[in-house]
Amino acid sequence: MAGVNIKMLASKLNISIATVSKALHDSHEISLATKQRVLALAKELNYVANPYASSLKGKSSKTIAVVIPEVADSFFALSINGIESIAQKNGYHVLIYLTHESFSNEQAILKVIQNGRVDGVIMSVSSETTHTDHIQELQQKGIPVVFFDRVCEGIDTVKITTNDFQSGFEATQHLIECGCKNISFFTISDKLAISQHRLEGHRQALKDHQMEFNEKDIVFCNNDEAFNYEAIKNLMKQKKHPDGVIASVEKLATTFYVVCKEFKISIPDKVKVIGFSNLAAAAILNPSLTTVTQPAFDMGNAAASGLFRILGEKVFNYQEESMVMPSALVVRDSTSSGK
Amino acid sequence: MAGVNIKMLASKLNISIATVSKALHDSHEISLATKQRVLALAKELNYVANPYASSLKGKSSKTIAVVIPEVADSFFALSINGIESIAQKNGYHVLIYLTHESFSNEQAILKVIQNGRVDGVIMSVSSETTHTDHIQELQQKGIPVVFFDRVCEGIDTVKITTNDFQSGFEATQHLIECGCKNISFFTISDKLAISQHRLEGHRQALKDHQMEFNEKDIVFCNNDEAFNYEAIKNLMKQKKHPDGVIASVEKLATTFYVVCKEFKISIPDKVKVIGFSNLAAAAILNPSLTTVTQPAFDMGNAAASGLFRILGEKVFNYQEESMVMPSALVVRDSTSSGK
DNA sequence: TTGAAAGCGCTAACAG
DNA sequence: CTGTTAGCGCTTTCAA
Repeated sequence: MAGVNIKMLASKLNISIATVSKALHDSHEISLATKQRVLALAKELNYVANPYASSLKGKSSKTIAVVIPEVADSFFALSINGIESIAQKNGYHVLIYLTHESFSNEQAILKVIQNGRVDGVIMSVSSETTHTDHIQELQQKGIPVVFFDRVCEGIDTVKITTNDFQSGFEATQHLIECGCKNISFFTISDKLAISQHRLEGHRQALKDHQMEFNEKDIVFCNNDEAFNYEAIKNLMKQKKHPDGVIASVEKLATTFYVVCKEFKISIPDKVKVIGFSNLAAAAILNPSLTTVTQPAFDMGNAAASGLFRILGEKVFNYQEESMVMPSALVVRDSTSSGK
Repeated sequence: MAGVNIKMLASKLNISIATVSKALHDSHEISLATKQRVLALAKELNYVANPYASSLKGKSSKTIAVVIPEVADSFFALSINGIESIAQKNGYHVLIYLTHESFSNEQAILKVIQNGRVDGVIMSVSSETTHTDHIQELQQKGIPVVFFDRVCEGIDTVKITTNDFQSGFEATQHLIECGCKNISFFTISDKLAISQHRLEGHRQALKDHQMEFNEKDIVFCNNDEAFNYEAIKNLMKQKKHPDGVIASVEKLATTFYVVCKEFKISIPDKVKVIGFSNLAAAAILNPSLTTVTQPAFDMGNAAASGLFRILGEKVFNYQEESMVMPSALVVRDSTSSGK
């Protein structure tokens, strides 16, 4: 039932297992006749090599790990598509691990993939991640780690990012040009480089337009839907609520819409909003949502390509592979001025 | 650098590798003192067992495969969350494979996970899957396969489904009650059991209301966005376009909205629409989308639970685990009558 | 309570 | 061209 192996092929053909192994790998030192006999039987018996036995010897698991905060998020889902397409092309298998934005989960995951389970790791860190010993430990064990989107700047490796500062800048500038005087910035972390950069872009735009930045205009959200809902509700129930909002994380835009709907606050009349989002449905929201859209698929693709290039080298060379892929501001009705 | 192993621990402690192995597994036949010494050194050196070596001996890979058509779809993304939470709880690792709705991809994937790579498989078949030899082959090799959502009815195993017939029925009935006379049904397959059941429910509802069913009212879509867009466009550009639409697949509702927006066909005035969807954004679409919402997370959870129960048995017993989890019709503005 | 040794399935060096 | 053999890291009898 389970397990037709090399030994079985060998005994059925009355040849040695070494010959079978070589035949299966199309070695030059095996006669054509033997190869054909082996291949024929292998096909007949539906032989598939036990990957873990090969891995034990060969040192390559043909497996990578993708460690991300969440999969029910269109950015990460699309990234996975990008990663998978490259992995597939290279004959690699993809293990998925979700941190759910928890640092201790992230630590536990990296720990458990340390010894041989994977050849490399592609990750986007959790919003709680501030120190990086767990990541460096992995690197020290010879397992390359590549970052995409949420990178750790202090770590020397390939980093695929998008132009977060610029995106935050443009989003804010766009709102200002639409007449917003009082802009709120929704974020999930003050630790994440990506969040910081978006916020810095935001502040720079304010500054360039001689507008004041106030710490109170930052709304910190987290992984708890109910908490976020309350926070946004508290913000919007004020008489003098903001007239512009930047949701620097996809799901926060959705929550914001829900709150506005509930309070009957009209978008874009009373408040304009821009979401950082890859939602296909952004265009058909009520009203359609102006977005900063990241090249999610391409970023996943680039991260995987970077990883495989590293895996192909004897000595890892990280520097050159890093890249910044531009996001696009797509203007829709949620920031339209007229009406 | 790479690879602190049992041998290393043993030599540093001047004991045998057998003792180390037993100590690490907290065997009763090892003294407390020795256990502590081993554990201490293991922790110090950050020892993690090579999973593939264990797997080679033990026969368990502690890994399952999830084989699905697509990940950038909120139903599947949420299902993965449900699967992952159970896998995590059982100390299992999750390999993700995407078929992209292609049968040959599906075959190739099942082939490559045949020999020891995984202990079990959770899958939702591609829209092209009509015969099932590849799946049965896996079962014959002793690898249990559990289905969720898109099941193969002919195969004896655990199947987690939702009440597709009922959902199709209720969706149609709701449209009829809203006054629709001419209802179009969007699907991606006439082979998939799930699609058939939804369609059968649709037909039954029509029949119950003495309405005629016409083959022309079925719109076949596929995995090609552009194709679907054209098909829906052709449908809606007719003078006498349908006044009701059931999108039996999530993404088709989005496409439908786009087409209506382009043609300035008002929803729900000129046409009402129901989507089979788990999109969080359904409530804030323009107009908000009436949906049939599946219990995606719970279905993934149930499928994984079923698989682990099977893995815990000596002799597999499929029958009892199958279950049908109800979907919910959530009425929103896209089918509102008044206005 | 500890250790020696066989072996999981495969690969690769070396011999024939 | 084919076969013998050692060994990857681990678990598990069986002996000591």
